[in-house]
Amino acid sequence: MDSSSQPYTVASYRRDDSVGYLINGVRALFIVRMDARLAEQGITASQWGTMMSLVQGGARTAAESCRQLGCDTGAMTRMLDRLEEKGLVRRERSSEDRRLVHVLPTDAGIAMTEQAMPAVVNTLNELLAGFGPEEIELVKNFLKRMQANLGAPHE
Amino acid sequence: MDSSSQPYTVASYRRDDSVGYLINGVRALFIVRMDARLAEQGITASQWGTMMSLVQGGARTAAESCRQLGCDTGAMTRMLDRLEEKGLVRRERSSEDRRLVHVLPTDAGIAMTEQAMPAVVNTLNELLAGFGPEEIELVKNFLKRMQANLGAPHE
DNA sequence: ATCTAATTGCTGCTTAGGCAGTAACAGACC
DNA sequence: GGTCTGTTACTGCCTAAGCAGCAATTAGAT
Repeated sequence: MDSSSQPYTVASYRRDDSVGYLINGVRALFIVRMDARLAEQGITASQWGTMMSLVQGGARTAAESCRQLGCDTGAMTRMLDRLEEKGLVRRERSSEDRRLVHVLPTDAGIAMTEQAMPAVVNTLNELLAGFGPEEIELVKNFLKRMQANLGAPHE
Repeated sequence: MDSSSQPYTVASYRRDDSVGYLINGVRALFIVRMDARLAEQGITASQWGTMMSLVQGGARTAAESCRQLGCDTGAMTRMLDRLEEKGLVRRERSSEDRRLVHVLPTDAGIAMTEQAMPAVVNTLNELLAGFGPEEIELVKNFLKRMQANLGAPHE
């Protein structure tokens, strides 16, 4: 409650010193680099993320992918439209629960995610060039704590 | 070059262990929280960022804001359209160099950025709850190193 | 059995960014 | 002067995410 005990104050705020500004900047550069590397596979970083929710994340429906990625169901509908049009994904109405649409990666989709792995791994290694193993663990720890801080929707 | 000395490898990659995935997630949550807090002022986090490039960043033209924010000039044109329509910004064709459009925050724009400061500062403090001063410095150091790693367009 | 509440996927509407192409303009250079 | 190059702002066209509203469907309460 006491603002003087908080890291940031209205009086002392400088944009270039803001962790939010820095995170936003790093994320933007990272996406640009990912997109450039993934262009060879004909997909974007966002599309690859959705494919990963199916292949590694174990999502079987659109809603499950949404929950994993923290995105809107409307956005997911359109994302699946694009992936389906590229032949990377197949939709199949569930017979048990007819509200559900099962989303299945096609053979081409699975092959693509495998081929795209080096692009992703190389971008991550580029991001963390010069970081020691213990520093990387610290980075992950920090980011997970931030995620937890923002996780629960307040009041 | 030796992939075994790199933090990430194709064989060992797990999405939930990826720093890229974590950064993306934290950034998404942060933007959601910022947008929610800034809604009271009638603006979005992205719009506030653009205003800050003018007020604190010292940008005097659209192109300068672009360079600061690392965004496209096309995106900036449309962003300024929205800010202008809200009366937060004023455009003025330069008389010295007629290619330029000077972008000036209006009185309302300046007042709004001031009033929005607590929302921004509170979101940052929420993000960094539980972080000590030395940890925050470490976070900034890490993020700046990542930014430098991705900064120069490779090859 | 019926009414209600929740879930799911979808569709407009808006904000937002990237890319390519264009017109106007400035500066350098011959 | 004229040409060439780079910059600036702007415009379509694309991907992308959020929100609200919708219909279909399911599950729970009474």
